[in-house]
Amino acid sequence: MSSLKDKILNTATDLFQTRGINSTGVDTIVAIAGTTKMTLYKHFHTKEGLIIEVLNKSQHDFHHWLENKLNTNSKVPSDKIKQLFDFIEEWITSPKFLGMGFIKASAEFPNEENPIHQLSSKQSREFRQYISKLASEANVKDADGLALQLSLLFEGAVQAEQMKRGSGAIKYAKKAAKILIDGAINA
Amino acid sequence: MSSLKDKILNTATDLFQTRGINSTGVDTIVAIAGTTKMTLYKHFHTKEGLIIEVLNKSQHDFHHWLENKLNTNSKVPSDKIKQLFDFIEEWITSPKFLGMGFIKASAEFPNEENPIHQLSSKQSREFRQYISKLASEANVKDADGLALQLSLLFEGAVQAEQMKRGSGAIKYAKKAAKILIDGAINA
DNA sequence: GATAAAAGTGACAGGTCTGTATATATGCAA
DNA sequence: TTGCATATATACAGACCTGTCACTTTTATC
Repeated sequence: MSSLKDKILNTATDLFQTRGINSTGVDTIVAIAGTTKMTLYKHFHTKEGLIIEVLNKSQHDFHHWLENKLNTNSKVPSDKIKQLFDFIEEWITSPKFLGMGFIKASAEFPNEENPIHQLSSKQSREFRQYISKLASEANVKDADGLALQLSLLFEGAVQAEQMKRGSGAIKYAKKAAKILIDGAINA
Repeated sequence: MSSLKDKILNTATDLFQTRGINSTGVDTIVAIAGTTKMTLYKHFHTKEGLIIEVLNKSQHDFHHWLENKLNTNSKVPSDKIKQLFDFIEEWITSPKFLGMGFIKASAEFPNEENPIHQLSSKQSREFRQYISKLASEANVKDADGLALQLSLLFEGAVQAEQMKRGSGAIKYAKKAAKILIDGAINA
């Protein structure tokens, strides 16, 4: 397993989040990762390929972290969706939080035909479907509807936190989520 | 009044939204606006200056449109906040809708010290304060709290629509907003 | 120690970017 | 007609970008 590939991937993830994707050149990435362009292009054929791997890894890491949290803390299905925003809050308020990859990427590549935009869109959809699965396991009638609403709160809160660190938006997103979830479960 | 300045402004607004800000060069802007770089740099000292004027104009236009809609359709203060998402839906589903300037700009310039990021952040805050004013006029107790929640739904819905045109997210944002507003008014 | 794979070096091609310089043309007012 | 502001065309400087080249050095395995 090449540790340099991971180094490049982690460095790129960090720089894309803190400086923007288009504003980060491959020269900067390899300089900070402590390697060279030759090595970068050996592991990732193009910059676009690197971006896509960064997005996939970020989303995978987040999803894995969240699912692990939910599975170890919630035994009853309906608890999972109720605790969802507790863990999202933990994630957003963590000092390591730098934003949501697919939200920023879709803004930097607004054209719907762009592969990076399409991947962002897919990741957003898949996360919504995951929430929907939690909702239906909790016997929510309109699981897709609730999942969509919760994902709006989620993406809105992430957006708010990307704009101003420590915004506290997630606290209110949590309250709103509770109202919507309670309403949907008792429907 | 220079019509060329407006032409440049409108062209840049459109291109920034459809192609991204960093991905749009000034050469492209002047070519499509039908003028030259000399003229662009006479009206806007730098590209950053142009971006800032574009953001200001977009936000002003949106705010003016919304306020006009609210003032002509709602007589009772509590109607205004209840109708807010009706007009937001009208705006988002309009064929002319290309996204929210400050949301995309903050993603392209993630550094909080960047002037463009700061302007985006300010516009987001001002819009939230406007919603808060509507809420307090409707005698909502925690007007700021409700305004924050509604702005999360709003930004989430815009984000969803930017990712996939015709997502229908605004329909569910509207339903969620109604629940939150009704709950807050009867508190 | 020999051999092969992985990584490094430094230069470069070809393009785009912002911003400027110089010189010319156009419309309008007195 | 003269004078002046505005806009034009065209070229350019200097920086940065992605991606590639030939060649050298390190590292790991047998």
